[in-house]
Amino acid sequence: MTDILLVEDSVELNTLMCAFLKKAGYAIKGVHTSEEAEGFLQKEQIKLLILDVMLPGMDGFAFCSKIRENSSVPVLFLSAKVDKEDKMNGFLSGADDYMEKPVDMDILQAKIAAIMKRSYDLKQKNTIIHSGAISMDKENHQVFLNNQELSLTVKEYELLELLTENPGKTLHKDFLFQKIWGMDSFSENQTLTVHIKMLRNKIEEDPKKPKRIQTVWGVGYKYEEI
Amino acid sequence: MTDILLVEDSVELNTLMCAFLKKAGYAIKGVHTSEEAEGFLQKEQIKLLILDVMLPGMDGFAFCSKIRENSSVPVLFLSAKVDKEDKMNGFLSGADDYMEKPVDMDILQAKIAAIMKRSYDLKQKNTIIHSGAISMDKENHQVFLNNQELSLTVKEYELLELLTENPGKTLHKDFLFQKIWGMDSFSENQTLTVHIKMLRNKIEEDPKKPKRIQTVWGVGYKYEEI
DNA sequence: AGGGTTAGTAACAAATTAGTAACAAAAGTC
DNA sequence: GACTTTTGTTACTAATTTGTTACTAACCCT
Repeated sequence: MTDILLVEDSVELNTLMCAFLKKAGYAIKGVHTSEEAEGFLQKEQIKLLILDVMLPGMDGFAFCSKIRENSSVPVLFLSAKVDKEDKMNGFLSGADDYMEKPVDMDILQAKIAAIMKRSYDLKQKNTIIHSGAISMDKENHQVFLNNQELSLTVKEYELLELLTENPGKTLHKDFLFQKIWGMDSFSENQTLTVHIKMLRNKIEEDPKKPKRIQTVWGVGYKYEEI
Repeated sequence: MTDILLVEDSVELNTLMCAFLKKAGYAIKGVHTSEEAEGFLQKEQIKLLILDVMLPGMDGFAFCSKIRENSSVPVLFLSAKVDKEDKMNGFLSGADDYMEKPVDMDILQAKIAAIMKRSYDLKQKNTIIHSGAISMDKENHQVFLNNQELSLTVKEYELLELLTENPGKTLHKDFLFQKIWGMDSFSENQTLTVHIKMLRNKIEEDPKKPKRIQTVWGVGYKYEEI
């Protein structure tokens, strides 16, 4: 499940933009050529394509035109060239928006949000969590492990939600218990453990040696993005 | 029938743009203030609003925000100011795109075409839904299963419509209930279940083992395209 | 290494939630 | 207004989840 595919040949800029947009909550994949992008698109669906105009090999315009033959995915162009011909080319080859370099990250984020909004209508920003091989779509109450949907019970879902929202953080047993069951409840002790076990059975490759949900002795549990 | 409403206080520019866009085939109305525009919108529907940022009286941002309270009409901003703050304001008040002055008419036309395309082109298809073996023709209120017409009651139809419009998504019982019956209604509890059962009897090969309408325990139902 | 503590496991019981069928009420039709 | 169809209600049954327990395994410290 990938939201955005970025095609930008400058390694530095590519890394930078990926990092920024990942922080903004998007699942983003960065590649350096049109050819790479093409390969990726054959395997995975995306929601937005960000395309540099000047690329080695097939340039952005040509690639966009090609894409448009059998896809209506939104495209946002990036270009250092500012003359009018360029802008026209962008729109004519099927773009949805256009941005001049140097890229201002805040404006980029606003543009992405605008495109996502009008293309998909949903405000999917914080309703989808991507954490390693696991994705959670809160709006639709779906969970994916390696793009395969999982069926979780409500308690398992709540537990996983708390864990994936805080990857790498150790969450105290008391904290988890209080969040899911409420502060009362005498029993607590074992019931959390039991639910952790059931969750592990569903999301761990080898439930005997849990990698994603790790136990922190005497404290609680920690989720690792794998 | 008006396609575009242009709000621009400069009389010269207003006249010029209207002339150009009229020639390009759009039915356009030019006004000079937000107040005038507001009056116009109460009488007529439009497809696109082009809004100058700097206007006497209510400025473009404020007007756009106001419009957004009860309309989702696409908005394209024009502004002489080019600083970042301005751009952000435009997007945040609900804009669909943004152009800097001086306006290049060719680019403007391309942008308008792009907005029109993504705002209207796609949505018109939605009167017919194809989802797996089921097709729904909303216009004629017909439902087909494997090209064979089904006869559904109103409630069954509404239920199926919500489900097929969101294939793969889990829809909460509360959501379904609220959409079909309205938020009041005390009873709710079982009546949705009962209607689901009746729908299943009509669209499932084996109603005992539903494939299309799957129940998501503790949450609601999900439609799978089969 | 061994005692004490904490976590994991499996089997079971209880609670919750969904499905069913039969019937009553309401709405639509002639 | 009587008949038919749809819709809502209820009591009951079935299925699934959740909580509890007793037991085992792993860990930590001296």
